[in-house]
Amino acid sequence: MLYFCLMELNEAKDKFIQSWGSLGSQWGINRTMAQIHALLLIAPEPMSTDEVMEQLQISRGNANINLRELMNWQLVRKEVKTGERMEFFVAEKDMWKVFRLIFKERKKREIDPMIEVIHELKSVKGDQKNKEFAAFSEVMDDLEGLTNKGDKMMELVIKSDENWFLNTFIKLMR
Amino acid sequence: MLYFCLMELNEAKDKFIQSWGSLGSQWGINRTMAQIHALLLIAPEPMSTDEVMEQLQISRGNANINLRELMNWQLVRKEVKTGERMEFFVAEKDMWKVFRLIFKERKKREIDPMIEVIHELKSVKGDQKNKEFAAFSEVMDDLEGLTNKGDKMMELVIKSDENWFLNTFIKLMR
DNA sequence: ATAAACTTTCAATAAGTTTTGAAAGTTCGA
DNA sequence: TCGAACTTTCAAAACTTATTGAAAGTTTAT
Repeated sequence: MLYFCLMELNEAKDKFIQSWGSLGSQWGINRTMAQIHALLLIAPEPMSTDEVMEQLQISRGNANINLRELMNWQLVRKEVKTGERMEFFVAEKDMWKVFRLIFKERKKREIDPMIEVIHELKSVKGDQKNKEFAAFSEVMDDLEGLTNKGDKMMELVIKSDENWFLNTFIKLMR
Repeated sequence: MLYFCLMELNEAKDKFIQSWGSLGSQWGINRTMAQIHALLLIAPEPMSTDEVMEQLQISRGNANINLRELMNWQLVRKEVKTGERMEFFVAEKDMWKVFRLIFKERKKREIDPMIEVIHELKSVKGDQKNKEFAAFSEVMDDLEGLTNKGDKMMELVIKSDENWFLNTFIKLMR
């Protein structure tokens, strides 16, 4: 029975890692990066590069690059064990914080460049009687309004603490 | 002077199409699909497949597949001109609606599968005294709570009308 | 100063995704 | 029913992105 339970758990862990990986790649995050993140999220102890390589069957280079990127995103940090020379890695476990960190990176990659482009294109001047120009500038105006508001909302989410944010929204939902 | 303005506008259009394309591909949407969408968004008149092919310098197959996908997303629809056999395409111009339609598709691809996986993995039973299991199930619990709330919020956005949604949020932001 | 232990880099390679275009399919008018 | 006008499909090719692994770099203990 113990054996059965361990199997179940290992299967479940594996399924979580694989799923997190493919979900990640569906939303533009490197599959391996998402898998390492999943692995560390459910690891009860800090893990070394070699353990990560071993568990996910990936090369040293790949492990290294993606661990570094996870540290850039602040989803993972190094931890030093006394008396050990090797470096160990731990994932941020507070899921609301994890969500906010991911959201922040995605905003940086997806929304910020859009705002910049729209801003630049809004400065193009032309004749409103020209059908082409009118259509173009209407789209730009609408987009600017929408992205500015979206941007403010996202900032709000990124900076908010969980309870304030969720409570406010739950109230809205009733 | 007219010439100068036309140049400016065409450059701007082109920049918009290229930018929309690379932004799209950064968030997991096929570059060509995003380019066609941009092209139709700023087109004052419905366009035929051949016009799209010509403007973006893409093949018939590529144009066809991506126009179909845009229609699946309900961002573009066919329009028939009387006396013309050829099909013409028009983009949805209401930007708030466009935003909601894209948001809906992204939720479908990014969040719904995650909810499903978490739900499945939460059913794995084990011994809370087992460190491995405890860590795993804590992550699952946290994720479930967060995704359920996120899911409700996203539904709310998808179904809301612009003014209600924006006004509510603007109030929050003050 | 040296060597062992460990980490980082990067050119080559593999894997995955998009695009092409010719061929097959469909629709419509006569 | 035929053929012209138009649309769709899909296997192969082009392009893009991720991964490998060996070599170079760094740190630490002695």
